[in-house]
Amino acid sequence: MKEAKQSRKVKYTQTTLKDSLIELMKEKSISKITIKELCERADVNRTTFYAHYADQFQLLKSIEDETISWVKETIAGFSGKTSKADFIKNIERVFEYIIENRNHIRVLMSEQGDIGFQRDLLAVIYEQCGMWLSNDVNTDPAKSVLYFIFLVNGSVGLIQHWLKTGLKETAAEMSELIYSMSRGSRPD
Amino acid sequence: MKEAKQSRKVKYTQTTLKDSLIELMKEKSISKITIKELCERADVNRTTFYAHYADQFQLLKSIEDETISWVKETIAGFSGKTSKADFIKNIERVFEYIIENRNHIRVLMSEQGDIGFQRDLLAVIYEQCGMWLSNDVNTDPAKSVLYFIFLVNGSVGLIQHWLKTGLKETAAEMSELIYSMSRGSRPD
DNA sequence: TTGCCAAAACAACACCGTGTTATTATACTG
DNA sequence: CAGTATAATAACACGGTGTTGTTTTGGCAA
Repeated sequence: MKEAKQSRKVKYTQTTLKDSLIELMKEKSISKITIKELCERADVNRTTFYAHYADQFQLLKSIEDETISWVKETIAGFSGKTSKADFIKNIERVFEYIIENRNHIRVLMSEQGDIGFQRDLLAVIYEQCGMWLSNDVNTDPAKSVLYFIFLVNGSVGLIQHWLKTGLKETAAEMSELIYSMSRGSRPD
Repeated sequence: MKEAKQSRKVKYTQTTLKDSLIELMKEKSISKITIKELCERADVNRTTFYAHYADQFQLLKSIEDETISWVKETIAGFSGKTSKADFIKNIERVFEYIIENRNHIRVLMSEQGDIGFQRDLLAVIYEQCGMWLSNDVNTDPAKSVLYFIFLVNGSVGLIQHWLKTGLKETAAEMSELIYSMSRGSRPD
């Protein structure tokens, strides 16, 4: 009841700026988006933009942070079991979220998006789903880190390809696919 | 003897611009590099830059193209056998090239680099090394494509991590590592 | 309803990088 | 050494940037 006050105008401004940035990122890379055209698209005064953000990258960062938080909350209730069925089910649910009404995630995960964010997002998901590290205590820990990097980056590439080719596979198929590849590349 | 004439000045200009771009890319992303600072660094007039390239991206593209050609030539004589020993030997040689005096490849493959180029480069290497597609004729071709995407993106991530953490592993270790991960994620 | 006040809009500003043109100077080639 | 291609120089309009001072608007609370 303190920081929430006077929020209607502010919230609308920030939301419309975020929406406009996502729309523009469908057309061009963020570096080529100007503050001027972003504000015209959002019908927000340029001065108002600078009152909230330093540049378009900071605006994107705020969208990314919100998304990470949202995904964390969403999958927090998921089972952490490492059985095949559990893992596939969990990943499938994440993919379903990506498919449906969350329009902006498709942009964030696309090739126009920020690879740093994409890695972080996948890492969060896989950690929660119990993909982190091998179960084999004999495995070299350093090698487990490398395995995880391989898995995360491979997954990002797969998801980008999936989005780019029009979501031809179902969420279940994608989940199964990543499971088989991730199990295959495990060092244990 | 036709297009090579009058080349001394031209070659120097282009080379110094390329070198300067690589240097600047160690400090910031290419989108934030201005033509002005690039030319100041290279001690080349800005007008001269525009006589050769439209923008910094085109200059980078020319470096990337040269690098792809160079790698293709370099690995052309490598064995295309798919035995473990052959594959590891070939990849190891590529990694050795990356390590040694080819300063600019480290930048091109870094997180500052162009992910499109990085994927292309890895794809070229893996195709030449016989990593393309599964040997199992029963494997779904579509799945083989996805496997390849996973492998290429995973490898890019690994190499970036390797470069970022100061090349602690040897070329042989990296080669062995990628081999084990790639075999593991194969769908056959 | 009304008044207050935070936030948005508006206008104006100097600044800087861009891309282009016309001209002059320089260095390579034959 | 002469001719010519290439680089340097200077100047230009243009457009986006980030900031400031002022005015208007919209939402909250008395």
